[in-house]
Order: sequence, then C-alpha cells, then structure tokens
Amino acid sequence: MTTLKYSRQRECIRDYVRNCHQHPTADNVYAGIKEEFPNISLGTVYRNLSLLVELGEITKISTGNGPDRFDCNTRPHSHFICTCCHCIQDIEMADMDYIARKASENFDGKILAYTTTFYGICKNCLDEKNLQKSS
Amino acid sequence: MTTLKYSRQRECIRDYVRNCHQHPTADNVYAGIKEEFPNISLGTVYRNLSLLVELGEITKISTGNGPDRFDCNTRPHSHFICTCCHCIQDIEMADMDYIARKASENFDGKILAYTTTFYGICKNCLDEKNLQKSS
DNA sequence: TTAATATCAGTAACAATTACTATTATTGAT
DNA sequence: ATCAATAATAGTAATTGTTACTGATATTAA
Repeated sequence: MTTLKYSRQRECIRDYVRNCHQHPTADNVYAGIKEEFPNISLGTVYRNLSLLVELGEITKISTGNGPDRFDCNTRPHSHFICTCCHCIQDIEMADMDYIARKASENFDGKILAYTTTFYGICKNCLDEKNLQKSS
Repeated sequence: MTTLKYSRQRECIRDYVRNCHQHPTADNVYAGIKEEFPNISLGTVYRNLSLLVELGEITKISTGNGPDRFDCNTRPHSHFICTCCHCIQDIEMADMDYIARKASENFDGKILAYTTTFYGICKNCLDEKNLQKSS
C-alpha cells in the first residue's frame, strides 16, 4: 500500500472537474489548468483523473465513441448524450434500482453495478430545429 | 449516395457475427474468418463491421475498457459484463420502455434510445468461488 | 534538515481504429 | 460476353486516446 501524498496539480485537477459541469475530457482538463500550471503534462492529468476515480471523488463516463469524460457528480445517476451536438447531460431518475431489480429477476449472475446511457436530441438542438419533444 | 456493392468478405463477416454468440471483437472476427480469407485485411473487417452496424444488421457494444464488441442480436436488450472473467452476456428486460418513459418525465430533450450495462460476477465465476448470488 | 518516496514533466510506447493507395471485384449497360 | 464505372479490397501508414517509463522535483514525517 502506497500512501498518498499531497500535490497541487491533483488539487487543481479535482477542483477543475468539481466546478466544470460539462463533463470534461482529459484534454479539456489539461487545457483548463494550463493557465495555473503552464507546463503540466497530459500524463499527469490522466494519472490524477484515474486516481480521483479510484478514490471515488469523481466518476468516469465512457461515451462509446470519442474520449472518456469525467463527472463531479458521484451520486448514482444516468447520462444523456445528444446525437446531434454530442453534449452530455445528467439525468436523475426517480427509481434507479428498479432496473437492477428487474434485470436480476431472470439472470443468474450477481449484479453489482450498472450504468444507463440515453441517446437522443437535447433541448437546444430541438429548439434550433423547431422540433417538439413529442413528435 | 454511394450504392452498395456485394462482397464475399462482407457476407462472411456478417455470417460470422450472426453465428457467434460470444460478442466478438473486431480481432476475433478477423481471426475467425482468416480460414476462409487467409489474407483479408483487418481494415476490411473494421470497415465492414461498421457498415453492418449502419445497416442495422448487427450492433456495436462499447465495453468501457478494451475493444468494442459486436452483437448479432439487434433487438433492444442489455448487457452484463463480468468484472471477473470479462465475459459479456445478454440480459433481456421485461419492460424496456418503462425506463425511457420514466427518464423522460424530468428531462426536456427527446430520448430516442438507451442502453444499460450491468457489471458484476457471472454464474460461472460465482460457482468457481462457491459464492451465492445473494450474499 | 534530512532521508524516504510519491509525484512530476517530458517523452516514448501502446492498443484500437481509421485513412490512404494502388489493385481487384462487382455491376449495369452495351 | 465485353466493357467502362466504381465499390471494395489488401496492405500499410497515420491517428487517437491512453498508459508506461525515467530522471528530476516536491512533500512528508522523523
């Protein structure tokens, strides 16, 4: 077991993710903290992001295509990915573990966790195209 | 619009995925059809796999780490990934659209699709470790 | 202050996938 | 059947996202 040592870079990375509500990529974080740490390395960003994920301080979102994103929201929730502008939004669902309970019914393995990702068109893109949510 | 032309390689790739129920990776497909096409190119496999996905004949599964997998099952369903042996299994869920409806309730975009991925320990791994599903 | 060592910046390596190019196969029209 | 048009191919190079390595630096506890 290797003990954790403080680092200003890590704190900056954590703060950046905490205050960024756009689900930033590693590159976004890298660009975002370049001001404060002009010669920080991209490797340092990656290393600290995965460390923070391990510590449970942030979470990682795999989008399916393109780079992973990071999220300061560590409570269980889902994500919506707009197929039009590729933005990512949080979706809070009333009864999240209904899904796991239902899935367990006809499955003989042990379900420990799950993620749900929704795809569609976000409010902004609907508005731009003058479309309705229900049509 | 570019018209589609027949190719024996593509047919072979489609058949392979159709008959393989292990959710193969591009590499698996590549290896699997090497017998019939000894000098097929990996690029050809990738190109045809994504073409078949576009055509809706197969689906692509992003696992979050490691290469993408492909699935002959095009009906809406979920996947279970064993964190122990890394196998992937289909999970059929009773009321898939209950979830989409529920998520739509407090979301102002238009939800068109969603995927749920479950993580846990599969039956085989539970048995090997003499564990119970509920413990 | 010092010794131990976690973290760093910089860079090289890596794995998965895509793009490029000259050649080959398929197709529809003659 | 032959032929021109062009989609698809094999082979390879390039790209992308991420991780591993290395010698220097920063943090920590004694």
